Amino acid sequence: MGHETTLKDLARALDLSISTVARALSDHPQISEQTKARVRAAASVSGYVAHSAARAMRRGHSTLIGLIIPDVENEFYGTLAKGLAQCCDQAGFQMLLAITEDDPVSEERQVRALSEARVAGFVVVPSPKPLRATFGLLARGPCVQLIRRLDELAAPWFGIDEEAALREATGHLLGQGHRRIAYVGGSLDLSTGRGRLRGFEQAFEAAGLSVPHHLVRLGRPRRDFASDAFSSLWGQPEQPTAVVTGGARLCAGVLEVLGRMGLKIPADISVVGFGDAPWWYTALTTISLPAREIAIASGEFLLRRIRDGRREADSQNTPVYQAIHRSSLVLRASTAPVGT
Amino acid sequence: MGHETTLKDLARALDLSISTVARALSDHPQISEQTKARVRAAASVSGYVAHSAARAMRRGHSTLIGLIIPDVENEFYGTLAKGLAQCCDQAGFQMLLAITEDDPVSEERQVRALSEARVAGFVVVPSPKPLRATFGLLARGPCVQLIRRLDELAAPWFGIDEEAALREATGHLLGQGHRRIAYVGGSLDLSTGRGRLRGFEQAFEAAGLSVPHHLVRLGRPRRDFASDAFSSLWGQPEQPTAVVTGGARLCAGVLEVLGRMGLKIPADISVVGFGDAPWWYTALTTISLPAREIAIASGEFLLRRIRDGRREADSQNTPVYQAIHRSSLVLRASTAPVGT
DNA sequence: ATTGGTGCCGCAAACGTTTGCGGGGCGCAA
DNA sequence: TTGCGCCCCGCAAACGTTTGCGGCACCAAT
Repeated sequence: MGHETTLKDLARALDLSISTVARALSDHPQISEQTKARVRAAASVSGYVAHSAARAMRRGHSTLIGLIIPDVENEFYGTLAKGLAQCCDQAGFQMLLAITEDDPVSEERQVRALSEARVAGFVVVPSPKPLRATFGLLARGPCVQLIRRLDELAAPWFGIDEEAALREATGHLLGQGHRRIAYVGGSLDLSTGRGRLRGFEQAFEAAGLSVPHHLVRLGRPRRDFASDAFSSLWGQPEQPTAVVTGGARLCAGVLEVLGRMGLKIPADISVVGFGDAPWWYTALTTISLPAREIAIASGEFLLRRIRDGRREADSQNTPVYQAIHRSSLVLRASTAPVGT
Repeated sequence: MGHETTLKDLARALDLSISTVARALSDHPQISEQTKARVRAAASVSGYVAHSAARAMRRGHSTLIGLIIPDVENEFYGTLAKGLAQCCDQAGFQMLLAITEDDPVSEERQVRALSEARVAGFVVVPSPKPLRATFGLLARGPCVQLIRRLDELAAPWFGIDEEAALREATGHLLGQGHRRIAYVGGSLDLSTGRGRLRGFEQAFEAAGLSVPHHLVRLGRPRRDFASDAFSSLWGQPEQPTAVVTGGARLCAGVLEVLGRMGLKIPADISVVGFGDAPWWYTALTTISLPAREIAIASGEFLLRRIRDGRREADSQNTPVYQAIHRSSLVLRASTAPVGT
């Protein structure tokens, strides 16, 4: 007791060499079946558990993947984390999770910790403005960025066609005759916020209409911002007949204030939501995001690149890869033709 | 390039010994300030990053914590994971995340992987029936179990007073004059399911009423089960006037089918929800769970125990600790006196 | 001039694996 | 008896740290 069984212990007990025990446990062909059986039995009864750090040190690479996300309470990132975790598990990797809360300092600290753990690769949803050092750290291993795209980060990107997503949502409302359409979205310091606003605008442009910029509110993707933003929109002389949301928490904030104000959906106002929280108001027309698909695709991509990187030398001169996934607009009862 | 900088490299470049470089970087008192400055400068320009696996190997312990949960898409576990991650980060630990989906085989495999990584401790929300081997693995390090309590697992438990939670919710409805109160809850193979049902029963007993067992439906904690269960309850001759839910996903399922059936809350039926998904129907009376508090409390407990364990020998003969957190019933508009 | 003390640093072992290389033992043919 | 080949297995180095111990140089006190 008080001592973890090692190969040395097994070797001594079986009167074999350490190397033979090691090879037996890894099913090496040059070890007799009889010996393998003896070793396996001894390992089992002694409760031997391999020491992956020692193995990683000797082999020169670990089986760790670092996932860096802003928040895991958020349903969307939760789905991302789950998909990645399952990819990792399936491939024999383990997942180190870092939550940044979009704080660049915390981000740098945790990315450094992951680097020290010598992760085999990074999956990162970067903060809006990472510290300079963070980029250097992330460049130490294969890396993919998800959802948000940073030009400074020369890493493959897996994300959503944000423009199309909002173009479709807004177009749907325009098709129902809405003109005074409000947009409550995220600020422009993220690629997602920029893309979504652009999509909102494109829908009007495509219809030959001018964009109602006075009905646009951009800010931090928090519930309270969205509540306040919608309140101010509703207080305007020309009240919107519909509202499009550009983020899950923003959508929650809008729905909350709608409830507080006693407005009926869609009688008083049509609403297009964002994301797929499983307990959304089940009648909500929403922009559905392929979170799991992105997780799987990026995870498999990264794992493949890790395996390739082990064999060939760095073929990092390949053009930066990007995979654009499509969202889909789920039509339900929260949107209706204007004036009905 | 193509080579990670090590202490040896730094030592060679600075014409110092490896030990001096190591001590300089860890701010050892017996190294001159001048040398420290030189070393730090060289480390910085060369992009030196310590190798935590090597350190862990030499020191005999890692800075890894293993978190084992059924699912991270679930809001509640997401909050748990976030709280733990922040605890870890703050204490200089990293968090390895394993998702079991309540599959004992997957659970065993991943717990084994965490053991191989020599995590300094485990935080586990165990599956209903873990494999025998899993217990042995978990016993290799300090371990705390969350929410669900397994008697076979001799580990401190941090959870919720489930009985009180449902007693309070049910009592609230009884106080409003409801008698035909339905309960849609989880099956009895988990301590949570057992406690919640017991609490439901206790409320009736305390009121001197008989428990309406014909209005109780227990099953897997999934949305579709809850939807089906409530449908069948509603089809009974004596329709319930209120329903209590015993799980977040079950609550979502009930709300969903209520919406589909066009029932008005609370006019047609009163509803008590479970959990605090931030986008709950904002008028929902619900059992609010202290997820973050549990995460913080258990995380700090585990980290303290890890630090203690480093110094003293195993004082594992202490009685099994348990911390019971209290939920709170948040009264909103989804419950109303019967017949109003 | 010999001690004693102090400040700074190097040597080397150890942590638990993996793996290239080499070698002993045995069977079989010449 | 020698030569050859094959099957198993052991030796030892290496991965990158940390740390106990010892040593050198210098200064002050005896």
